[in-house]
Amino acid sequence: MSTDGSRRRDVTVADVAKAAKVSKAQAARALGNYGAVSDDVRERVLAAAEELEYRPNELARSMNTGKSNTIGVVVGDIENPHFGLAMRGITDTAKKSGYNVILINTDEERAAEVDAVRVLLDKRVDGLIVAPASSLETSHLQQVRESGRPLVLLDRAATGVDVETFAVDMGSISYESTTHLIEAGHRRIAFVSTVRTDAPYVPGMTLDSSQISDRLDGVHRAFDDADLPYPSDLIRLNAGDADSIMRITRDLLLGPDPVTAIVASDGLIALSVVEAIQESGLSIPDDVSFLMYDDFAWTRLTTPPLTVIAQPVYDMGIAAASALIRQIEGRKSAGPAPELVATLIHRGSVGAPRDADVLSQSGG
Amino acid sequence: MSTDGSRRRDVTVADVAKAAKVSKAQAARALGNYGAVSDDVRERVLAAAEELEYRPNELARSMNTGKSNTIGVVVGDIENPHFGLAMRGITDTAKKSGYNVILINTDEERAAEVDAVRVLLDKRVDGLIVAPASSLETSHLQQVRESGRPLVLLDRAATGVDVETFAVDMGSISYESTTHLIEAGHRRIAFVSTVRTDAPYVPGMTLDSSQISDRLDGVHRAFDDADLPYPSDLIRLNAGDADSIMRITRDLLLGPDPVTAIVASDGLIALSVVEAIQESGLSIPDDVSFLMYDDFAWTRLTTPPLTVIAQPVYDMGIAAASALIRQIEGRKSAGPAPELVATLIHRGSVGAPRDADVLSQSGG
DNA sequence: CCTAGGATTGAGACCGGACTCACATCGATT
DNA sequence: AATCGATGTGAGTCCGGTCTCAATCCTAGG
Repeated sequence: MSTDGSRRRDVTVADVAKAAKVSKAQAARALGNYGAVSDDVRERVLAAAEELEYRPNELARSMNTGKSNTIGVVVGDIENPHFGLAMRGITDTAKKSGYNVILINTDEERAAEVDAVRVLLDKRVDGLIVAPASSLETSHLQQVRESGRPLVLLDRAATGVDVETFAVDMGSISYESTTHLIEAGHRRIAFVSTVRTDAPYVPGMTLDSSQISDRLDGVHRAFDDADLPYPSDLIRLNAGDADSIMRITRDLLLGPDPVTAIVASDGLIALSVVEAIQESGLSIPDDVSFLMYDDFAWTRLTTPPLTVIAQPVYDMGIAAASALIRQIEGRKSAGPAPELVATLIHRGSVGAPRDADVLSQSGG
Repeated sequence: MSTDGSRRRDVTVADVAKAAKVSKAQAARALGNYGAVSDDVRERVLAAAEELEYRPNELARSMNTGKSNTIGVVVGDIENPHFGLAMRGITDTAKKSGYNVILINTDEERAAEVDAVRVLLDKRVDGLIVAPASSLETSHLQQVRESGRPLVLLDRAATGVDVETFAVDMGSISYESTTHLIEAGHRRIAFVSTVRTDAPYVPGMTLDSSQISDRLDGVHRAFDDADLPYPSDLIRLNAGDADSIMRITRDLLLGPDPVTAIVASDGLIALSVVEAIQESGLSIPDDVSFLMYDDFAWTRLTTPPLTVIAQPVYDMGIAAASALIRQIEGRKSAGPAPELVATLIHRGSVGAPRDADVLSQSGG
């Protein structure tokens, strides 16, 4: 019953000081736990603070310490469990060190990201973790660097931005998993990703996403090393919403020269691809093999369970947050960055292609 | 090359004023777009600001406007897509109105929640959205009210805290879905939830979670209305991690008097329950029927697809954020709160129980 | 030509803490 | 008893904006 609808004026150090009959400076020292304060004064001040339910104004504090104890996180889509999990890693780590997290979602729009970064800098966050929507257009990230505030990249690299980056080595895991498919007998292997491009895909083209670039490089190398032609016509980018992904999938499966394996670039794509496969009445892995990035729990529940590329997403979040906080606090790196390695987890969704001709055509 | 490792001092209005050869007050007016400023001055100030790359310090601004344009969100587990999606609703809505979001994860720990709320108030957020870990211990939420800052509850109610609450009516959807199971012939229906209790469950006991209370009430009512005994021994609370859930599931399935249907209280529980059912070599719905809360995309991919209770989680986030922002801006409620109704989506995981004796035993 | 009243303008207070500096106070030292 | 360094203490400045207030500048009406 101590409230009166209207927002009551906050209790300040000055109020506490008056109540404790000491100067504002002394009260501030006792409350802020700095400087020299006699036991007598400290007691009186703390008692008064308790009595008045004093709570420091962190805004004011940040203002002249220059520290907000807040870090900004910019991701494309928090709804995607990939980022949800990374976010857990970040918030868990931040909390341990006494930092809070401001989250901004960009919907993978570069404009929104530019805006997000500016807003966070304006709010004087102590540092930033960004999962850049584009690995190429990075001027806004360079501005962060120039502002002098620590920046760390998550999940994806950015060219021309020389900061610690926490992402798994997509090239090698992509090579490994593609090789796995090739060894199983697959030649027509499709790769479906939502990454946006202006022109249709051609091998070696520059992509907005370092992640996808690296993955495609891995695919290409795997085919090269197996002395097989790289089926670049099966790289399907610009897969947008669920409908578009299902359309692409049907196209891959039911065309004149159907694919025998599909790789989904993330969990969201995987959902629609698998749904389209099931709707087409095809079975995994008998009619088509399937492989996806990210090991979500539900991938164990389908029939068959899905072969996935597990990424240490939670650890990635932890590593990024730890590094950022280390930078903020001006500490040197204790050791080499933790290795973030993806693993191919064999479950039941990859098998031999139905059509064994493919094998004999290009020999071993 | 305009950077020098060390954090350069920020450009302030005073700097801009000097460059534009006007007073600080005039520069501030031109930049802040308030008060009266001649075109000449405005132009010079804006040019100088541009030149110096001036960026306002939002901290300082918040300090004397008393507005931080930031709302605090406290949830139990951002990793859970349920909250991930709600979070999207919140951030999308906040962004539209020019607000940012500080996210704190509590791991469903009340202590962490109390702390989170205090930290956010200290940071002078304009308002709070909380998904309370406990519906009973709510003193910290009452303190928010007393601080005069707007508060809105998400997903769960809290007793004794008179604020707008955005959650679906669990009682009726639970009644509806239980009735569905009963009509399909089920009598031994289990309910698995992670909600923590000190004592074993007995009908009518007070639970920490209003959500679960309401759901159990719904189950109870459904059995009562069907003139059947309420199998309260099958209400399994305190299901903790994945292992514990699987243990509970096996216990329900393989005991002397096995259940014929299991209801999973959320998506995380569902994953472990389904996994345990599959590992036990039982089939859904032939051996056991399955029903779960939350309609995640993957529930369509299992064999059979799962019957679920869809909750408008994204809309819930939107509604909560809209209401909070409305309160912050002191506007009256435009109309009644949007209805947040859950829907039972029939897919393939609910069928008739194998053992038809149950039906004849209790007639109908 | 003079003046009332609105538009402009600058000085300075203020938000709520942190921190500097000058001035006690006090026990220990010689 | 005089001196010195180590606390304690309070007045006041500063952080970077917003905002009040009084002074000044214009311009139209008389």
